[in-house]
Amino acid sequence: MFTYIEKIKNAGVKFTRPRKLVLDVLKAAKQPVSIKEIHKRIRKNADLASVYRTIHLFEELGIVREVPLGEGYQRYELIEEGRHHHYILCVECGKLEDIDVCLADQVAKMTHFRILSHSMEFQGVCRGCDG
Amino acid sequence: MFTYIEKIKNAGVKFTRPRKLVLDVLKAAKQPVSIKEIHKRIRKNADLASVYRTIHLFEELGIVREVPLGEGYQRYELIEEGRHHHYILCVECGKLEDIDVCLADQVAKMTHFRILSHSMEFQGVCRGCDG
DNA sequence: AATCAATTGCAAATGATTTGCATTATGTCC
DNA sequence: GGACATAATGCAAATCATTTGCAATTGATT
Repeated sequence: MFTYIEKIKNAGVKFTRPRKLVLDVLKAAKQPVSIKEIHKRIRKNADLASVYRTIHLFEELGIVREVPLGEGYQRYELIEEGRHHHYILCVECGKLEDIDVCLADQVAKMTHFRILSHSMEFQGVCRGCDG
Repeated sequence: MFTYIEKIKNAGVKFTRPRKLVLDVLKAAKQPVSIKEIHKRIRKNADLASVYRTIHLFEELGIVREVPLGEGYQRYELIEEGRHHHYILCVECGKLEDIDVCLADQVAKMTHFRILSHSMEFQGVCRGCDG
């Protein structure tokens, strides 16, 4: 469809240095990342406030989704075409595993809501840590 | 099984005034409530810090569960025997509707995790607000 | 290269939640 | 029922994530 950069430019906003840096970190990340992690990886090249502002912009543009894992802060990941999934977090070792099922369509039918967003995350102990 | 009060006393902790007040508010609530709401309802009879401490105790005792609805703060509700459900929040009017489906068992089988907790909440626009 | 609004960096503000500590109140024992 | 020991409270200050105001900067356009 459109690349992330195209989506940014089509939205009529500038493709600035901080925005490029945040996008690069998101692309390189293999897991949803926190604001703090993003900021750490781009050090002095972008302010923490700009990371927050950029992530919120990306959310509005449909580039990024929030992944709440009950850690006291949010994580974010790029939205990939045709790849909708959720996570389970091992509270012992921090491992994140993908879950490829989702109830969103079913819930939309049941409730007659127009669903804007949803979270569906699990916390537990993985087989390796559970002894 | 056990009443909430029995669970508290069996845990070897005191059943204090703030704890009774918080429990009463939770029992009276028809929806998951925020810490701020709980505190507002018991006014000068318990400190905000005690409400936080009490809710965390109740979580540990399995009396209360956290309901994250993406509002920037948490809500909490009493855990009722045999009544496990989730919510969809209308972002227009604030209406909360119950959802009586859950993927926890299926996810446990798929991932071989021992699931400790999970959240599965939806945000959208209800039929009434969607025009 | 000049222009100008959008965006940034910085520092201060906000809001939820947590914590230290002196004081108070609960459950227990007599 | 009263005294005791300790858990729990209230209060105020600290912490942590996130937001915001504003002057200075920069990207896109000409």
